Amino acid sequence: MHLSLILLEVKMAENSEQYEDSSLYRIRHSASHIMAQAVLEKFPEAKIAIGPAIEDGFYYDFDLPRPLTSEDLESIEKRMRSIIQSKVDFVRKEVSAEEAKKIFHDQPYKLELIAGLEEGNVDEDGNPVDEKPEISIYSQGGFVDLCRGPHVANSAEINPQAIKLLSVAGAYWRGDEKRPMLQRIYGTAWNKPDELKEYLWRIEEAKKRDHRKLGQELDLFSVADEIGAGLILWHPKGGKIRKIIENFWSEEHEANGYEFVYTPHIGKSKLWETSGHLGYYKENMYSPVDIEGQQYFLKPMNCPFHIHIYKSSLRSYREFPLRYAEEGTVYRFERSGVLHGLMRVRGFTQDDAHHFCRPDQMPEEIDFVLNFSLHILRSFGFHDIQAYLSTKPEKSVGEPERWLAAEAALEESLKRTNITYKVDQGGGAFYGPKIDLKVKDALGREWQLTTIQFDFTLPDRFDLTFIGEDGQPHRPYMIHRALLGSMERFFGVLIEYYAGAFPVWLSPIQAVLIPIADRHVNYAKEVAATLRQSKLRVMVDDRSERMNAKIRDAQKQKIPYMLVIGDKEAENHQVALRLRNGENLGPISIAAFIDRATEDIKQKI
RNA sequence: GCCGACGUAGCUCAAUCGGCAGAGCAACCGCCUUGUAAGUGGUAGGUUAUGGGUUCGAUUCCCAUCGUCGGCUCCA
Repeated sequence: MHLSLILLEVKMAENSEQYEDSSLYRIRHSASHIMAQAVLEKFPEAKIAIGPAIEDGFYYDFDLPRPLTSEDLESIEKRMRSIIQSKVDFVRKEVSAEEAKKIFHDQPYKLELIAGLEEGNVDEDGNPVDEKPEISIYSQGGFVDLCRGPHVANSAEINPQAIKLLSVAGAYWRGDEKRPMLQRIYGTAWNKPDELKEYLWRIEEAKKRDHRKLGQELDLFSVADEIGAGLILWHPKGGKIRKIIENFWSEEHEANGYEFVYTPHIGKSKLWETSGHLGYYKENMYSPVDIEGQQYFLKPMNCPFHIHIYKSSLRSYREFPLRYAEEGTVYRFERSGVLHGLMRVRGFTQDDAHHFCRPDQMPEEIDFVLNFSLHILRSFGFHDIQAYLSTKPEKSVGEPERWLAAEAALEESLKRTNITYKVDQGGGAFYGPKIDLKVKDALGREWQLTTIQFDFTLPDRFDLTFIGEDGQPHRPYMIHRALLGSMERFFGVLIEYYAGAFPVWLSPIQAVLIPIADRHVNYAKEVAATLRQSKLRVMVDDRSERMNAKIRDAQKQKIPYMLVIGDKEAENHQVALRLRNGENLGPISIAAFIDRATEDIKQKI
């Protein structure tokens, strides 16, 4: 709920209205129809569902007599090319509901869509619409589909060498897990073969950056079957990075008016009843443990504990704003199929904070937390940051005017902060609107990190008060915020963002000393000791290996500095500096290297 | 949880039709003493995820469980 587990967002930002008008959209949508034609030729008994263009491609859902194999995909793709090359026309025709039902009499999913169109509340993709739409069909090469379009006029507009089928996956009809599971074929289509190639390269590049792969290669973390799914083991190198992040985090928080609190991992059932978790969040909580006849629950969130710290004494407006921060470890039940490396886990540590203040202080407090968040994110090298303002959802608590005021406060703060933002209408939590911050990486992928959320319910539920200037009790305002999100997820994002080549200040090993021959090892150890005195994290590769092998290994470990040491360096009290980008900077004095490294660390590059 | 694919040495992967479980890298022990991305020889490493079943015989076929991957759903 409040600091809800943050999503892995890999969607590229786009303007969907422009996209739907583009020729690329028509190409993809038409490719989807051609795919459906090919599938129906192969499986005449297939039932077709829906097949829209999506970002970077298209899909189509089918109800098929048997599971598809990769060989099927190849043959379907081949057939698609030949259909495209036969230059079929796409013909649009408006039909009555009666006619449509006749055409699709043996296609139950289409009939359901037609019924929806007739009632006028959903379109042919099953999305809700206001107006009663016209029913149109598109046909090409003997294949007819219920479709709003638009499409290409002729398949000649599609380059057969710029399409590719990617994968087959299960998908529920209408996205409803109670309805039949269909087979979805994903494909991609582009204007030119080069663009397809570029897209496939991007997929490959993303695979190389996969934090699960790098986590193993760089020995950062693991999960063990014997321990349990979604439970992370931080190895020494990953732990080192986490420690550096936490130290930085603590210093920055301390310098910005936060106070640190520590709270237990379990709490009585009554606490979770009061907070509303047992009412609203139970399916994400683990079974209780019985302690002397009392039920205790593992915490899925930290807020009730922070609130009790607030309640531990009478609060005055003079204390405000109160900022409680904690790296709080929480446990949430996640269904087995959704677990994903560090991004979606069952136990994780949130860099959580709760702010309490007077209503009139709220605008300033939001400004503060926004600016603070941006400052921290930028410190980690994230500069392409996009904000999302999520407003009142249909199901919500709190008076509408409070919502409007809170939304306005958030929006004004975004404007004052001068950050570009998008509005996610109805995307807020049920208890209050929120601002999310997402960062974009080199591949154009967006990752959600920070979430800043208003809360209308907990201060009421726990009956929080403060004594105002008037000597009367008042209800404080409260915001939840997770800045990095969770340590696990943040680490995963860091790994993918930097492809494992962390900035020097975060690198678990900053420099490796590479003695060329055994006779240089002693000097290398002396240099290492000197560097350690300057707080640099270094190791000596004293294996009886060739220099080339040591360099190769250091490269693969993405260590920022390689310091090669041979006769010349030992003689001149130098090191030969090589960077992980392959640049060989030649011999420099130890002092010069320390200067360079400490400056890089200071600049956080 | 659902659909599909998958699980063999620390890692990456072989193993014909059901017939002695193998390689490279890493590790360990040597030799080489190296100048900017892999020097070389040897040794060791396995209850083939787990538990059942079929079979003279199972890494291989079947069932269940656990886990991983791609999606869906979920992430009030």
